[in-house]
Amino acid sequence: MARPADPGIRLRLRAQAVDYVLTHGIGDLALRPLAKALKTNARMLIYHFGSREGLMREILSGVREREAGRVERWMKAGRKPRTMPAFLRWYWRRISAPQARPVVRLVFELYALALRNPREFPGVLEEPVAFWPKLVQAMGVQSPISEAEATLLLAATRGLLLDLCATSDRRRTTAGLELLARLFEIRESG
Amino acid sequence: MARPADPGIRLRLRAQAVDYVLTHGIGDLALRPLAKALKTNARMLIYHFGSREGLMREILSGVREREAGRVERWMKAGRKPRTMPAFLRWYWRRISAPQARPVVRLVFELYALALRNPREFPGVLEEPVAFWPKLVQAMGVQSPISEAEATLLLAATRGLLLDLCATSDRRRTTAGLELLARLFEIRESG
DNA sequence: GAGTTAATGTAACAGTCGTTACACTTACAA
DNA sequence: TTGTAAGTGTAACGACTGTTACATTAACTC
Repeated sequence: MARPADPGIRLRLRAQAVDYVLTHGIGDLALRPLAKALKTNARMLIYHFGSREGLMREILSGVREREAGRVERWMKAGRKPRTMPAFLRWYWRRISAPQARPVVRLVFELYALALRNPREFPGVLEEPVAFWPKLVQAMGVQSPISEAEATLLLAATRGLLLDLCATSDRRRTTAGLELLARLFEIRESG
Repeated sequence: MARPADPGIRLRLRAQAVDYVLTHGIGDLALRPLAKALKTNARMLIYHFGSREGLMREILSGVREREAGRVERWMKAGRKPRTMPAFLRWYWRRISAPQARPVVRLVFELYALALRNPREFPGVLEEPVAFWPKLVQAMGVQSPISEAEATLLLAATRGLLLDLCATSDRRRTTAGLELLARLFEIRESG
């Protein structure tokens, strides 16, 4: 045998490709412009990822890993919220930050693509629905969450994020989330 | 002069094109497949709409007109809700119906496209934010709506619609909306 | 009927797409 | 040093894209 394979090349290309789609979008991703930005050529992308479809899969899992790491860092640093309203404010403060905007925009693009072609983007539509109860539980929020609660909270935050991406109005969207948090406070106190 | 122009041809093509994108999506719309479905050819689409961009504009306004008509028909038929929770349930029952699913899916696709290319889809991002307060007022809902309320209600219903498109679970998403309606009832009564 | 313009159809243009054939260099094991 | 496989680059393939040149038919006014 000679010259062992170097998995680092693929990983480096994948990370750069994730960066690329975060700013350029993934819907009309083409090999040649991407390759040019990565200082290589379409031939190499095919070589390392097998096909455009394989590249898309790798990018998707790259985004997933990166976001999982982000949430993990959130949970390690700082004190965790103990009530549902506190959790809502805790989550919103982080996900609505300008740094998270590119990935939020990308996720909405993935939703649209997955709605038209679910098989090409497996898990994109189902994961968020399963993610919320898990996150709330992992955070150690006291009161258990009902199915309707989880659905509404996911919907409200997702809708507010769409509004935020569309209008860049963090003040107004944050006021919307604050109202939601207070509605839950009123219910728990009353 | 000879042979006056027939605007009906363009209108008929536009209506058929709207039907087409409702089922096939608009993100990767190409002239030739569309033309084939419309029993014509790409040459004619360019002739009647000037360019692909002009065709897209016409399709967009066609969708807008159709949806405006749909809402108008909703308002004419049946009694209007007078309270905010009643309005939420009134609106959700209609917009979550299977008949509305294609246009809801298309709108989410348009959101994603507009997030990447706002100038190509003018109004798509801004209109919904302005639409809700107007609709609530036109319905004659008694209590005036605050900015935070409008933002949260738009976000929640939009988020629930995204969930509905993604999972096709009308029972769970309707339970989410029911919870939202009750939260507003509790606040108004307390 | 003559003249004029709308509407249509075919075929091609230049450009981009994903993918591949072929030649080539690089880096390691023996 | 030689053999072998990994990695790279160029150029091309066929298919598709929006658009257009050219020819033709259809429908109207005079």
